[in-house]
Amino acid sequence: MMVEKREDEMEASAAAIPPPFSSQIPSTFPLPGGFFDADGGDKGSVGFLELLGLRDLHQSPFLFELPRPTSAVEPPPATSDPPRLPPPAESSDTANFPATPSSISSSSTEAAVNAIKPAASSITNGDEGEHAKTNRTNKEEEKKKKGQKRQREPRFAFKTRSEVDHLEDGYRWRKYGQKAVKNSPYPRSYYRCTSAACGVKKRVERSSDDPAVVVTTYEGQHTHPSPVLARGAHQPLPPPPLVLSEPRPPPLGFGFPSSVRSKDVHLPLLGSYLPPPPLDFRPMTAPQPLMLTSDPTTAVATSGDPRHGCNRTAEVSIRDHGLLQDLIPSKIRKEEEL
DNA sequence: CGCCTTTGACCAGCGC
DNA sequence: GCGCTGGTCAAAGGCG
Repeated sequence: MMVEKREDEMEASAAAIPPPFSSQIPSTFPLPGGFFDADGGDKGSVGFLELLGLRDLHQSPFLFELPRPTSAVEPPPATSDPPRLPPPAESSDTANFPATPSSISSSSTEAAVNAIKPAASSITNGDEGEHAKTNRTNKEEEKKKKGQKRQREPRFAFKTRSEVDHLEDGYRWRKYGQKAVKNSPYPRSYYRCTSAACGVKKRVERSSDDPAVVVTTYEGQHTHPSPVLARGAHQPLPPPPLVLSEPRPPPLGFGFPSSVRSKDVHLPLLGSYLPPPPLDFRPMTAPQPLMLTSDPTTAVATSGDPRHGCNRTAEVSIRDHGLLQDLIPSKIRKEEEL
């Protein structure tokens, strides 16, 4: 319910564009009422990875440092959006957020800090093996201890246009549940990172509005390297984008284990707010992150209405810039192209 | 055999 | 307090 509401909100905000994370998030992702019109018609062979911009990422790293067009491009809808932004407990966290899209997730920073701890503690308690068995008990205890409603990990919704529900992102996931959701003919699937110590979860559901759109919501932060990476299965990467040389790793990597960040040239910056780097080059059905927005607790990368996309241009765009294309508001891109 | 998905049941949070 | 809904558990079964 609440979640639904929230997601409605976030989708709404996605549609309304100006992301709710007004003040503290310098809107590295301005989304000035524009769609990432990388949506194309004929991109069935475009991999998630590619879409996420593995290509030519280095060409425009600066794009991630888009000058906070915050005020200029996207007036914060502060009035319409409840001030749900967590009080910057992020003095450090947010500060750590480089002027990159990772800022987007900074809105969830507080939640991250607070929420991840319990999970981690339960793990570090040592009874990892029994964890599953005593899970409920532990949960109850934790709740009792907390004396408050359970805290959710920061979430990051990611809309992609894809025929497949479960997008490869370089990590291994185990499905642990599926639920029919209200107001949607499509079930929601729940996945958990298979890594024992990693509590990252993700939900995958199809948009009821547009069945072609898959909404993937990541929750939590990977505490381990991508299994794919670890295996060194793929080293297909272009020279690390300039940004990578930044000594300062994204603090709150959604899906990015800190240990991997430096290696993850793939999505150096995206990694901090996007799903883990899709390292598996399995041909996807053209998942397309098209638009970003966010909620205090949920940053959202959504795909815009396909009708807004310019198919041909999109194809070219993907070729030219990769994911950046998707992440950078078309408006800005146009300016660049001019 | 290990890992994964499926699926029904259970639980907690929230609104009324 | 009750009912609804989302989220999770865990047994069972499938697959490589």
